Amino acid sequence: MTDVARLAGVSHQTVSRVLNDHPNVRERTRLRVQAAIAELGYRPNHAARALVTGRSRTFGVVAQNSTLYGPASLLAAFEEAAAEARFSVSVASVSSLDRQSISGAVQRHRDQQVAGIVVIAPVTWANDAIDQLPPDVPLVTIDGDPNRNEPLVTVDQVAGARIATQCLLDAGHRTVWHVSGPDGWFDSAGRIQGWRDMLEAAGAEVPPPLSADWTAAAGYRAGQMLARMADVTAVFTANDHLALGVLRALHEHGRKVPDDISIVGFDDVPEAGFYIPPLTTVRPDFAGVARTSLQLLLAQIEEGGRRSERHTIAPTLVERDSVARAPARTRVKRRAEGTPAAG
Amino acid sequence: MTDVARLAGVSHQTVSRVLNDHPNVRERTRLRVQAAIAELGYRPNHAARALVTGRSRTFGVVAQNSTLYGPASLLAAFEEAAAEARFSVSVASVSSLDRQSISGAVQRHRDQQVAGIVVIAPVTWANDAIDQLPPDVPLVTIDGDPNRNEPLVTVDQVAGARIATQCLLDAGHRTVWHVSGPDGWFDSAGRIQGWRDMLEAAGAEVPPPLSADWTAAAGYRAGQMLARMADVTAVFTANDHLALGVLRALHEHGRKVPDDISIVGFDDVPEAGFYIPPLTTVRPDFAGVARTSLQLLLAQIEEGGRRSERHTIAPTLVERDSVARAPARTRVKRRAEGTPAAG
DNA sequence: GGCAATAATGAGAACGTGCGCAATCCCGCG
DNA sequence: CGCGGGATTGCGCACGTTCTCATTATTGCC
Repeated sequence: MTDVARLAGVSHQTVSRVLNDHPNVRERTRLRVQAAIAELGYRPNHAARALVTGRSRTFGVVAQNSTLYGPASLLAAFEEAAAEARFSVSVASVSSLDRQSISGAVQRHRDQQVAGIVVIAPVTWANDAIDQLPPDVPLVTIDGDPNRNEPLVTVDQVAGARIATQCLLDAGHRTVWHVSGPDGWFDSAGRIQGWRDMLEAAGAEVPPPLSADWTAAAGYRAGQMLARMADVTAVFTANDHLALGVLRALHEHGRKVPDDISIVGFDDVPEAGFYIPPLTTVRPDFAGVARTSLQLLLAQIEEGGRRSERHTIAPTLVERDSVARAPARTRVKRRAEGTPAAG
Repeated sequence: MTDVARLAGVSHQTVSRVLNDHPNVRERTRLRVQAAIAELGYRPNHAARALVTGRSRTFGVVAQNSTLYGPASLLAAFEEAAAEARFSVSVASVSSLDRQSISGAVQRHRDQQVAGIVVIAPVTWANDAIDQLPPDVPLVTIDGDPNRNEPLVTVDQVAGARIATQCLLDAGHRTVWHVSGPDGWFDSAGRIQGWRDMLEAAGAEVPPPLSADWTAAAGYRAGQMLARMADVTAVFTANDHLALGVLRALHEHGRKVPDDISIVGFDDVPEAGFYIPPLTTVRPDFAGVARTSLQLLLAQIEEGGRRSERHTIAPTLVERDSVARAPARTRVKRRAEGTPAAG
């Protein structure tokens, strides 16, 4: 920086001002400095900057080390949004989302003087870890507890489950079964709630949810049960991979999808359109979640305080071929929330 | 640090020595210092350290911003390996792998004083970008050009394609068709080469490869062609999602898998076992690639020079239900490389 | 017990930047 | 022409470490 200053015939302080877009720099001076910067190929030293300001231009992300589609997409989307705001992203993955792991990862990020932290914490047992986080660093929780009073951005699980369920009810199905995600995940809970709400609102019977995890294997096991139950005509699974497992189980049992049983998934993984049959599913807006999270972080940085806002991002339904009219013998007449049932 | 020094009754310099495991510190002193550190909850400032040493304890990863299974798994695996060595990982994703994007991302990482850079650059047009990279920072290329003289770690694409092809030939198929990845990807090229090698070694006809990208949609299109060609009995697809698309196309055309046509994929995505039918596929060792990359980086840091080593990590075949004996009318007797053909 | 060698410690200067404050410059107005 | 005030610029310090070099404590050996 000293070299640049010398070449431009100014002090290092003026160079610093040019770099930080300070208002009080004469246009002529600014140009001279910028020319010197370009000529010398000067690049500011982030470490020095972080040292003196106590804050770097980096966001830390804490996520469970998994290649689950949701978290991976979220991470990629957030990285993209951050890059646009000229922030970089540092990742600290944790093997499990318990208190110790999370606070350890957060601690590591604070040691790096990050400008803010994103915790992708979709499980209940991450709650008390987040409670204990020091309040002096901007923080956003993604897919965390929707009832907490912390800055939170989340896919609207409930709304997603509602539109999925409604789509099936609208097709004339008497009720909708549900293969749920693992216990303790807010995603699971929200999707169960939306599904149950919708069923109750429509006056439909609420069958017991089949509890699974997020894997196709669990979906397969659930599917083997569903296939044996003659009165099942519609299933909403908590994600697409579960749906894939269910599809295979039904296939093996000779139950046709969608002729005998209709299915709706959640996530819209890129391959969902090529399952057999192509899967109707709910598409969360990961990019929207990422953008909102970033803005919330930026706002906290600017204001210096933590913002207890909750943002839920609405997902959309992607209709493909895995939903059909209910078989005639089970069909019911229904109208759901203003949407007249077809046929 | 000064506080710690005062509390322990030593100079700040001694505290620094304790932190860096310098040999010349008396045991008694070390314990006193450590006690002081614990009592004060002191944590070293990474920015200051980076400033004076010119190097941080962070690795930078450059990857294309995608949720492709391969890159995402690689990233997760590398992050895990790095965390174990107490390094953190910073991600700079690029929208496309052209020269400008890559060198920009690398530049950003260098600005952050990273200890080393990992470039996940599976395409030919990334080559000259990597050529131009400054040699003063440890670098490893993952899935880059296998013919370049740079530190490189890669999944052994050729070997993977060979075992996939061999598996099909061993089942008695006269030849094996191939749905390839996009042009310009080393993954595609390596898989084509392994497939062709194996076919030629076995004296089988080499049909023209069907060129696609990595999506299920492209696989579906390829599958529609394959389904129409009566003499196709075995297909090796460049990844699992392509295989999924092919499976659906074949299903729609009434071609049974594996009875009429056998299929082998590549990647072993978690759901592959639940495709219809469960997919036989090649599983790359992402964790192995990540570990090797990390070691290569660490070695370069230690030695201070760049190491031009190439490491290829062997994948394994995961046999499931998508491969069957060739239909009798097309079957050939064959023995491939010492493996007696069954039946 | 004394001397040399070695181990252990300390003092002070960097590293490259931003901040507060003082100094200077420029402009317009009376 | 002089003066006030805002715009611009410069000076020196501080951030928290590690590095080099000098100094002091300890040990082994005769």
